[in-house]
Amino acid sequence: MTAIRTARERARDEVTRAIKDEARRQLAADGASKLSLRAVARELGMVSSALYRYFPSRDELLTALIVDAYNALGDAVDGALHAAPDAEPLDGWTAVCRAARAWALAHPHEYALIHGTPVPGYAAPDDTSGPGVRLPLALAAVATRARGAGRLAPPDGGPPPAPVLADAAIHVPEHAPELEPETLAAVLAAWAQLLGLLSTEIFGQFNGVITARELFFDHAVAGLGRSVGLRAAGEAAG
Amino acid sequence: MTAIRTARERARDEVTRAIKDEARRQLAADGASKLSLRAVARELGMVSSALYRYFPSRDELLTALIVDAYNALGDAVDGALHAAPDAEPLDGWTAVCRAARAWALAHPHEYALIHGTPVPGYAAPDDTSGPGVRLPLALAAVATRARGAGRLAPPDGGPPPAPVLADAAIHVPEHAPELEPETLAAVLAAWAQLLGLLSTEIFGQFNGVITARELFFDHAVAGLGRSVGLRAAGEAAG
DNA sequence: CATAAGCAAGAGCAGTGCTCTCGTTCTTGG
DNA sequence: CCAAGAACGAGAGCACTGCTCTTGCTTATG
Repeated sequence: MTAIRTARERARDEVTRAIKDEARRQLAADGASKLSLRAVARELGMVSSALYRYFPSRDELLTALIVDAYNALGDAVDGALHAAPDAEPLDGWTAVCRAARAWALAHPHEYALIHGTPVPGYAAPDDTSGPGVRLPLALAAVATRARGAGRLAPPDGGPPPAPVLADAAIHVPEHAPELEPETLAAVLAAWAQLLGLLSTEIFGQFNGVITARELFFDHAVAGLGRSVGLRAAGEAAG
Repeated sequence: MTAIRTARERARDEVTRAIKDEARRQLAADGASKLSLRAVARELGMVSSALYRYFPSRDELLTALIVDAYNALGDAVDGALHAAPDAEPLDGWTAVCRAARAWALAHPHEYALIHGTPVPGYAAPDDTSGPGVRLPLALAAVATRARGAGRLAPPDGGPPPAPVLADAAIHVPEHAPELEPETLAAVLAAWAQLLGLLSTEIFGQFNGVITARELFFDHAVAGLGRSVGLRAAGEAAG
């Protein structure tokens, strides 16, 4: 891996990036279903077959965009997480959730790409590494902080069934060594439910039902935070 | 509207139904993105242009399938709702949620059609009538029953902000006249969060993370029921 | 019975993803 | 330094898509 790369290598990276940028533009404009390799190539002044030197198929291009979208969302929530390291647990939780919502609202088609109907070609990597876990990890980080501050109660509803606890326990050492498995399980449930709040709004299912969406979201998200065990200032922690 | 319909009318209905059936078959097999008018026509032994006598576009066909899918899901949850009219509130809640999950797992592509990335052509009718509300209505019905049995507490987390309360109050008279607006608001939040649990599982985001999915679901759904105010036998309702 | 409406079929258009071939350009080992 | 080989862009072409238009035929209705 030489630091000095050949002109060809640099050109390749540049073209690859240009293709992804243009593809992301079309994605943001018209959605994944309308993304066309030929249109991307046309816009870049090249012929469609040339594009196959960089991405072996349309689905591979979409996969690249999926990874980028996961990372963009991950950056957004990590930013919120680190913006106020000493926030109240519930405030930090809300901040992370709000950051996710803001990103999703600003990039609905990219959100749909990662949390909507899966694209046929993209098989989610069956492990818990990679950019797909950055949002749940950010949520877990809020719980970890709360625990450090003595403000984390056992999750609502008591401990989950043993197999669920075991599922969660597997990921504790690597991802949340300071959390109890039951808390991580609660975080995962809250994560899925948060995605429900986001998808329902982004995909338009609240149309004609909920108009005060921001307040609705904040209220629901606060409930999720409490279900995980986050406690406000006055409340006991266990 | 004569009861005796012409042969042409009957033939039209029959062909329309055959088209939808074949389209649903292809949908279930390969997903919405792979559904092709030409393939449907081919399978039915007609030429593709003939199909346009019945559906003005591919998106209109998909819209018809969307309505059918909403109704199939609605039938599933209504069935669970009426199967045990005198169940414990939390048991009824779980039964409805389980019915939704079972239907979604059995018909993932149809679930994706109604709760995944929206298809560009289908603008969700901006009102609260229609088959799209049958699931949230079934959830509200469980709360109504619980209230009748004196087993409904105020929702967790206190009343939502006033604008959210107002949104909910608008729909109380028509859809849930016996519920407090704050309870309906909590039901709507629980509905969105339930969709999150379903979508996350159906769309494969639990791969490699949660293996005990049924138990995980039941545990999370019980939490949702409690957040709405449903109380188990021993618990006070106020 | 004649007129009009409904219908299936076929050709055709513009667009798509993708493959293959053919020169050209750049990189690199001898 | 130069020749072999890899990477590359262009173009033609294939099979497919949604959709339109025209042409005849069948059915319903005045």
